[in-house]
Amino acid sequence: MIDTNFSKQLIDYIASRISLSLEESKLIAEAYSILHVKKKDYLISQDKAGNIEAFVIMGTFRVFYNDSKGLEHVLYFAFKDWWVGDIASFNSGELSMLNAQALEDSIVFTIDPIKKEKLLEQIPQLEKLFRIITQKHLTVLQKRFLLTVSANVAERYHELIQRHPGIEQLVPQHQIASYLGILPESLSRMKKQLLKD
Amino acid sequence: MIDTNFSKQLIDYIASRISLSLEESKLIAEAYSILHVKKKDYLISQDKAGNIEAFVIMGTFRVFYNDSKGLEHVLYFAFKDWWVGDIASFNSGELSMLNAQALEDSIVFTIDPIKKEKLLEQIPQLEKLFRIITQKHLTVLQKRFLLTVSANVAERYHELIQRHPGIEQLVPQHQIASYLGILPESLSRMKKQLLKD
DNA sequence: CGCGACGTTGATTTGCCTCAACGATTGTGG
DNA sequence: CCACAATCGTTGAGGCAAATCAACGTCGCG
Repeated sequence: MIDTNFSKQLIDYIASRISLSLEESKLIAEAYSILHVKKKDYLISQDKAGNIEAFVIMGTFRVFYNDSKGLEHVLYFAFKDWWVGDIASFNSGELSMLNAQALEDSIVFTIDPIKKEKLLEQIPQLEKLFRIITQKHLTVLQKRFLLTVSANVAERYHELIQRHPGIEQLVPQHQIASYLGILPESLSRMKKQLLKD
Repeated sequence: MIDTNFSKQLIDYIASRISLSLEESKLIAEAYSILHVKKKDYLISQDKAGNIEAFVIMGTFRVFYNDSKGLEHVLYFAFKDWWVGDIASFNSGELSMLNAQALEDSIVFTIDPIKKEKLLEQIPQLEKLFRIITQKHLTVLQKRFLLTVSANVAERYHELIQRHPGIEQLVPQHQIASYLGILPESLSRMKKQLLKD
């Protein structure tokens, strides 16, 4: 089912990056499926196959990894006009390493690997677009990694809230702690300490 | 200058992933330049513009970030048939965040952003190849990040030497410590402890 | 040969974890 | 709609892994 109002947002996103004919816009709108995800529901689940790639129309997701000790590690938060997916399993067909859970009622466009492959054959221009999008994702993750290994928790905390003003109103503090790589208790103590200065 | 013996290795790498005509192989060989990098010399330097992307024909590199406190953090080691570059600055024209230093006398093929752009226009098939290569790099970095935040140092150490047997003969121990995110003293102590068990 | 790079060991400090308890807020089923 | 449970954030005490600071032996290279 295609919702033309919502699909317009995805088409606009793509059309602002490459030029699209009307026919191509139609192919894109048909390849993607709209999906409503309720708060706390999962868009992607770890250790499951059959993964999808999603474009966020509305809402917020936390994308996280559940390690062998049962601890959760937030890889990133995804907002409007971001892509959500486990790049590894989407392209390999293997089980997902990641979970993506809605932090509020959300709407996304999803596509599976087969449909995406077909779409890329129909519109070769998309190869370039998705190459550039993937490069951007790699750039962002590289910066996140280097900041994680080189900066202390307070510096990483300030970088996050500066890059995403208002995130503390949207995301529970213990999930921000998980993004920063510390326990909720530690973040609580750190914020208390920051107030003293 | 094109060295046909060395360029064969790059062409073989590409031809094993997409089908190439003779004409296309020639275009690729002409777009890349061969470069000999002596041990300890830099292929890429932090805070410099004019970056390149390189394909390693022979040798080894360490790719690292120098933080504001002067500490070095190894992002990855690059071996034969790997790509080396700072994805962020190569595509944006900004200053490099990374250094790439040869750990032994090495040979690479390099390309600058302008020549790569032109090559991609001449051989649109390469768009798909580089999209897939970038996806692979993103997958590797995502796994590295998640392992770094979820596993302890001993586990990360074992993962590294299992994935790269013999790396300890090639890479000084303090650089392995840097890759693992600890100081050389800590790695020395950890290895001593491992021998006791 | 001599110096610098590398690795090791020791003593001490530090930042975050662990375990535990508790109040406030949110959400839910009867 | 209320009562109770679950979730969330805070605070405290104690522990631990790695950092820090320092000293020293070895090796390889210029």
